[in-house]
Amino acid sequence: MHSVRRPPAMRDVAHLAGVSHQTVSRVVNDHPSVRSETRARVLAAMRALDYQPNVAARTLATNRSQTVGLVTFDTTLFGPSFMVHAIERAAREAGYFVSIASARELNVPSVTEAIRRLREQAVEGIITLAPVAAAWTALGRSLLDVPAHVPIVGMGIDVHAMPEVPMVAVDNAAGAGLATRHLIALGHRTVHHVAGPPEWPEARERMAGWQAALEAAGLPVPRALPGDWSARSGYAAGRALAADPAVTAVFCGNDQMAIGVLRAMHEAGRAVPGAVSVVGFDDMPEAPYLQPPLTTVRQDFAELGRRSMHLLVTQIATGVRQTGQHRSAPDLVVRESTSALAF
Amino acid sequence: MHSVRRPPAMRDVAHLAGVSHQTVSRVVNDHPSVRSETRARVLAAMRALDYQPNVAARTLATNRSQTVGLVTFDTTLFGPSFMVHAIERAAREAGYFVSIASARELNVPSVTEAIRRLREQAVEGIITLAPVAAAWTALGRSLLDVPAHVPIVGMGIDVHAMPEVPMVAVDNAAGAGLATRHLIALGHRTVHHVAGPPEWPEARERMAGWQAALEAAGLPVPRALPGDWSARSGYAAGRALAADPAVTAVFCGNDQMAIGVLRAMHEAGRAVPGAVSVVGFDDMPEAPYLQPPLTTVRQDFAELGRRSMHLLVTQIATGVRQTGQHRSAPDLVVRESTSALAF
DNA sequence: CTGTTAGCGCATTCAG
DNA sequence: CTGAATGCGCTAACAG
Repeated sequence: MHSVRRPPAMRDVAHLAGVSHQTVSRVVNDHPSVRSETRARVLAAMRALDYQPNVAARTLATNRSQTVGLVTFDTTLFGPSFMVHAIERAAREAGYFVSIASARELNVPSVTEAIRRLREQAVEGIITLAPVAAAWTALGRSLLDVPAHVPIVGMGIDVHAMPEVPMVAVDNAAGAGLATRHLIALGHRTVHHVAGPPEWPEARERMAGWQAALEAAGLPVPRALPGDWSARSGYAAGRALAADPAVTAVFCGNDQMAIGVLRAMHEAGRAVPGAVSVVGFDDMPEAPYLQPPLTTVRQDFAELGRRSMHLLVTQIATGVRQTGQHRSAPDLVVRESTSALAF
Repeated sequence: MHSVRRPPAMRDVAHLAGVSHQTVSRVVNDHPSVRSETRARVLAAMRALDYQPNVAARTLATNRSQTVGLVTFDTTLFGPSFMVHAIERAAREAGYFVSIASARELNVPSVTEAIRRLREQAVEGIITLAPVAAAWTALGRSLLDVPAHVPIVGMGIDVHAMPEVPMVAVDNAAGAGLATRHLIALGHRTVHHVAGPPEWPEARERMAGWQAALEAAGLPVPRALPGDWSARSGYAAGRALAADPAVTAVFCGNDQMAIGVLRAMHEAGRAVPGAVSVVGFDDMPEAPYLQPPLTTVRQDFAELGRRSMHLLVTQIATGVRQTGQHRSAPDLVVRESTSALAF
């Protein structure tokens, strides 16, 4: 009976190459001071043994985990799911692993728990997609407990609630302004709004941008209808809107809710864009193929993911906490769900 | 100048509680043989110091990382993004962290690289959402390199290519059969199909189920149109289908492609379901709000995520490699995009 | 340029 | 029921 098959360790490589395990370590870490002939021998031994470094041991010795944590809430939403993808890509390119912790619910204990899990894993930094102001309070508290500052980036967070945390997001207010002014320019006397949940800063910012654009144009500001980002909630709001003949233009907080509004209008016999114009937000890949193709505000999720990762890596490398907002400019994509007001 | 703030280690807790670090370890790991009074003292000390165990050290000592790896490809697709979420939930409940590694592309080197990254992290098991047969060959090779069998679960993999890997998936062929027979029962003389990429086993299984149902009914099997899961590709296929007046029923490989088909039909003036019936696959949350509300095959993604995690945990715990297919039964959800053939 | 010596924080023997 | 010793695999000083 021969020895148990155990993954080869550094010492095995060293033995085979006839050097000390330290030299192997140097080769692994690209330390300059290794004779190239020695290096070649070590590399050959590594290949021969199919050596794989043990991250746990390295983490223990260096106190660096090479891992960043991602706090998510609902990755089934179009935006967040796209971000997860973009962040993973960016992390890999920067040499980091990504570990996910999703918050069960949108409240303080859930987010605190998610952060605790991540910290327990000794992540070097945290990117969060958790959207709630209350959650940010929890995050803030958690951070205060941490001896060294944990590098962190918040995507779509409430900057007022957490000014000390750098944030990356699309300029929601500007995007909402784009959409609203587009509708106003088309001759609509006012624009109605189906909003996302008020707990989400994105939702509040879009609402604020919509309202500001209306006020700037001297137009009345109707009550916004509440939604939860889902097509279902958009449909419910759309039914209410469709019942009011005065409604001719609707700006939706996201594309999914716009889908619901489109459906409700269709059922009520109100043609889009003939009788009412509809604008969404996000520009999901399906938007051009809806009925009618949806005019919407595009945000570049991949770019946002890359920027937040870059910001995080910078903080990790320099050890200095960044702050401030990093906003990317949205574009209005005009398709067929909007048209001039017909008298 | 006082000492550097370093996270409290087990020894600090031990010191404060007046016990050995060993006793602290026992308390942390719920070892039974600790006097409850001692345990209380230790717990108090842990709380006082806000002690957090160091996973790296534990991993090093136990050779268990408490982490499962997730190989993904495109998490922006509805199905995969939902799975990621379900898997994370299930993993947390089972006491595991989840680390993501996405394959850059659908080929052997990319998947091998993703697996290498995961193994380097010493994950205790791997769940993969990577769909390609070729990728599975790579995975198979990687596995052969591993001294001990790495517990693994493939979601939606090609069972023929990798019979030794347990797989979890919806019964795609059955779902396609449901859809196709529904259309046949409605009087359609044949059913056309917009297929997903042939590299995806799901796509092939759905195509096979569609074909089998047609053949069983003694109906002609038209050439399937190629798609890539996107609404854009569905639209392209839909234009071709709309140009052929003989087409009265279309089964799409997923809902997103169905959206494109719906649009193409509308543009061509072919009413759905008046002139042509359309069925999707997945039942995405927006399906009920499309124009018209989409008849589709529902799969329970959350359930699939839970099952695969359960299977993985079982393998990790027992150390025995499972095999075989674990299929969940899909449901047909009939909405308004299908109707009886009108002569 | 290379080897030696110490830990990193924890769990796992084995003694008491 | 509790403590002391040992090592997990690696990096970081320090020597040579």
